[in-house]
Amino acid sequence: MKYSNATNYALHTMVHIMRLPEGNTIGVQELAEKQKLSPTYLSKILTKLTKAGLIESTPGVKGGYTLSRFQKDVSFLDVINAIEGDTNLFNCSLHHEGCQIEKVMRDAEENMKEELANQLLSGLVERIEEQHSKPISKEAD
Amino acid sequence: MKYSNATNYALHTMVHIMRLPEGNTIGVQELAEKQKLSPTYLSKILTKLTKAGLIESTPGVKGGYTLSRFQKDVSFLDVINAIEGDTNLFNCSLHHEGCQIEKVMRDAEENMKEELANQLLSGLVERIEEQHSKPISKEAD
DNA sequence: ACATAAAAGACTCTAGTTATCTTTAATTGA
DNA sequence: TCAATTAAAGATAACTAGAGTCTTTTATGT
Ligand code: SF4
Ligand code: SF4
Repeated sequence: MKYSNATNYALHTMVHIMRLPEGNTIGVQELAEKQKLSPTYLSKILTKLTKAGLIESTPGVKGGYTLSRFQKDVSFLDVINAIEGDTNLFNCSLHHEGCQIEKVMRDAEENMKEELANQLLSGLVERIEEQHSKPISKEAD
Repeated sequence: MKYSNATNYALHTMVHIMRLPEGNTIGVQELAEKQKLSPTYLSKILTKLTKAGLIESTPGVKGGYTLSRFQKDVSFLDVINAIEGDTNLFNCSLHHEGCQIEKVMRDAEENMKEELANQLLSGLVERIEEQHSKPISKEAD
């Protein structure tokens, strides 16, 4: 019962893409190197992000990935849903009407998702760049 | 990425045990019948609940399971932790200091857990018994 | 057409969940 | 003490989801 590694990779990948100079693209092999992943594996993750509309991909010579021009404010929840799918943590197959157990579990999960929806990647990137400007700690990311 | 079925079984089992007349015990075979589970499988779940201190077990002729005399206010979170273990949904193996990603994910999860800790099984049982007293819907539980 | 890069498909490997069967240990009551 | 009862523990098997590799196909620019 934990988030898949792919979600972690996806979040880091999104940060990398968001920190690109405006208009630039980046290829899967370069992204894979930064996280020490195989390009083909990361490729599947990137495809999911693309299908979810969080990034855009162009094949071919000067291709690669870039942020979506449409969805501007990507949240943590967007990334998570793109990778894990939009499912519920608790899912009883028999959906008895008025089920109290499901209600409690869903409500609690909703609290988490609300927070994840409010947390935008733009804020994350800001905080990371802020940290990098202060020469206090050495980050490997 | 979902709760295991065992968590579902554990929650239902706890409700059954809590609805017993004061002082009564119930055996694993009877509990298993109600949920149409094999007794040996449910037994493992019950053992986890026992080890977590949520219920008490006594072997032997007039044995069985009963609520813990000590832990009176059992929450949803208690049951979940007993079954799933007390782990985090998001867990990056490299714990870089000042990691912003982990922080967001943990904070959000904390929102869920706080709600699950506030939701007591006693309240759940009350609501279920309330429903049963009104002859509106036919519940299979 | 040719080089480049993403997307898709088939496939393997591993770990965790679900489950069954068997054996062991503890308790009660005759 | 002995037998019946009941939980606990262990071994094992089937299934599933996640992680990852390799190969083929499709799209793009020069
Ligand atoms: S009461 Fe809710 S959780 Fe229990 S079986 Fe019915 S639907 Fe599932
Ligand atoms: S920054 Fe946080 S999430 Fe990223 S690798 Fe470091 S610890 Fe893990």
